[in-house]
Amino acid sequence: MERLIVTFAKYKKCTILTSQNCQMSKAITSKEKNYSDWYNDLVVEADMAEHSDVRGCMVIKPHGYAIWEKMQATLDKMFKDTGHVNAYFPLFIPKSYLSKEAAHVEGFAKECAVVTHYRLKNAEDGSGVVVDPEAKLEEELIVRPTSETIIWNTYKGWIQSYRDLPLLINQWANVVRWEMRTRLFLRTAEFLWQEGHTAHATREEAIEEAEKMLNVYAEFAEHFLAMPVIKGIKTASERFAGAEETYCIEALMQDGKALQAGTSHFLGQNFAKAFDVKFANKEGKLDFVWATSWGVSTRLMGALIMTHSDDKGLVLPPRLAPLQVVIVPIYKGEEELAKISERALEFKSALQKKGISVKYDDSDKQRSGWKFAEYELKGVPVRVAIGPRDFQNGTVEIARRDTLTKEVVSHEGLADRIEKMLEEIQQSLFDKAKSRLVASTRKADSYDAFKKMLDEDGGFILAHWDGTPETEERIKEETKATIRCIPLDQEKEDGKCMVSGKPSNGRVVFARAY
RNA sequence: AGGGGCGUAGCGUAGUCCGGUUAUCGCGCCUGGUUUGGGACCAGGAGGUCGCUGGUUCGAAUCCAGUCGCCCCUACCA
Repeated sequence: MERLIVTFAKYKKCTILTSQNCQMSKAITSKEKNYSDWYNDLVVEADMAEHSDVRGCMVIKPHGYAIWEKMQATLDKMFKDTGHVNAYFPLFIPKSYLSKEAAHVEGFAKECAVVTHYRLKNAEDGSGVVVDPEAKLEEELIVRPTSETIIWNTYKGWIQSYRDLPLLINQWANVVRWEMRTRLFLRTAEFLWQEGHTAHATREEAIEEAEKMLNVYAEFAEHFLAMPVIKGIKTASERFAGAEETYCIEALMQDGKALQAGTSHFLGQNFAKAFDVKFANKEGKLDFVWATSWGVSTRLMGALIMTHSDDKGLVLPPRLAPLQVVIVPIYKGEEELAKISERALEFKSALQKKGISVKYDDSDKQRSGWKFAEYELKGVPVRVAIGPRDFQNGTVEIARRDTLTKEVVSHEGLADRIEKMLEEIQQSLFDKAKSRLVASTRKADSYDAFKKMLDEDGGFILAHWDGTPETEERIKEETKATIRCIPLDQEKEDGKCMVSGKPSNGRVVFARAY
């Protein structure tokens, strides 16, 4: 392998190392060189997750999990504020449930893990344990790939009258989809998510709910992840298995590929019919209830990484950073450290009073330079360094993770200044991502122009489509691009399908996607 | 499922073609010292069922057979 790695050329004499003999630890592949390697390296080196011995499954490490917990906490509050409550349903679903809704089973059957036995026994040759053939389950259980079936089977017992509606429930859970190819956070066999499942008396109310939750997701993405999204609806072929309509938010990653970041489904009466969930309306007539489901997963971690991060590591928007500020002392000897620590701890408590999460890292296990690099790798938005020079001059050095800029400022009003800086970083990350999205969203009026745009820059391409699955399929086959969505704010515009030439009255969003 | 490749210390690897002292090097780890404004340096040290099983041989990481696991490409994939 002739892979050459040039590390820290800026700081040291330029050192060229080959993977043959030597590889600097914590060196991540540059984005430009290989975006995919960059992503994988970053997830591992920033200590967010690692591959487990179980194929397709990952271990989410404390730093990654802390970010997920921030997402959970924020979303959970948003769900509660919109009237939802949490509950928990079983991991296992009787196999027969899955097949009650035809489209649903069709969509998921090929990627289900199945439990067939309930006991092990010692192998006769002493080689370990084997499945006890005596302990075969009468009905196999599948590990939930999603919970519609078990939940609707349960709702049947909870809903009798319009007075029981709406039923607005969410669950935080893990699910399993036996994927062939997996990537940390983006696609793993087991992942964490939330799934909301609601029941309503009318079609209109259910649609309103599905749209409301899509807006919650969009607000979360933009306000907390600082990740601009396009809201839209999926075409029939991209629709959730069992849904009448699938709403989605689509984001654009730095490499020009799209990522579906969240979905919200209007399920019509499909599951109510499949599980016979009826309610008596005010007139005393029985009717099937109307349903929605909506979810976001640990995939958002991937979205977050690929929206803001750089070659030095993770870049976190302050609102999601488990640690917003780190204070690093620079010192010679314990006496100096003691003086600096005293001041640093004052800053720490001033910041904490403002509700900012802050760590003072006075560990003597690593040197300051190592800490700088490490906290950059982990995405801490603001770093404060205090050394003897600062101590003399009544200053500190503040460094911004997103812009990698540093400034020396006075102690005076430091907490206020940092508080403001965190807000600026949040806004600036969003603005930057938004400009990228706008610049990467272009119109194509011919199939040739479309292909050229895809190959040259990727991004979102707005084009006319005749509305048929055949054309959609052909485009996918020929270009690997899919219709990400029909945007909710689609402008009416008469045009012709770029492939078939048939009439179209608005543009849809195409992209190559994760 | 078809094709290709790889298993040597926590990680990355040399050695395998052509069998031969104590299995190579780097990172990381431990100890001591010097250091500390961008991933420090010096010295010393610990760490190995060479994936597993069997065979050939005076002798196997190396050759042979079997076996297990993983990765990549193609195919599949909401």
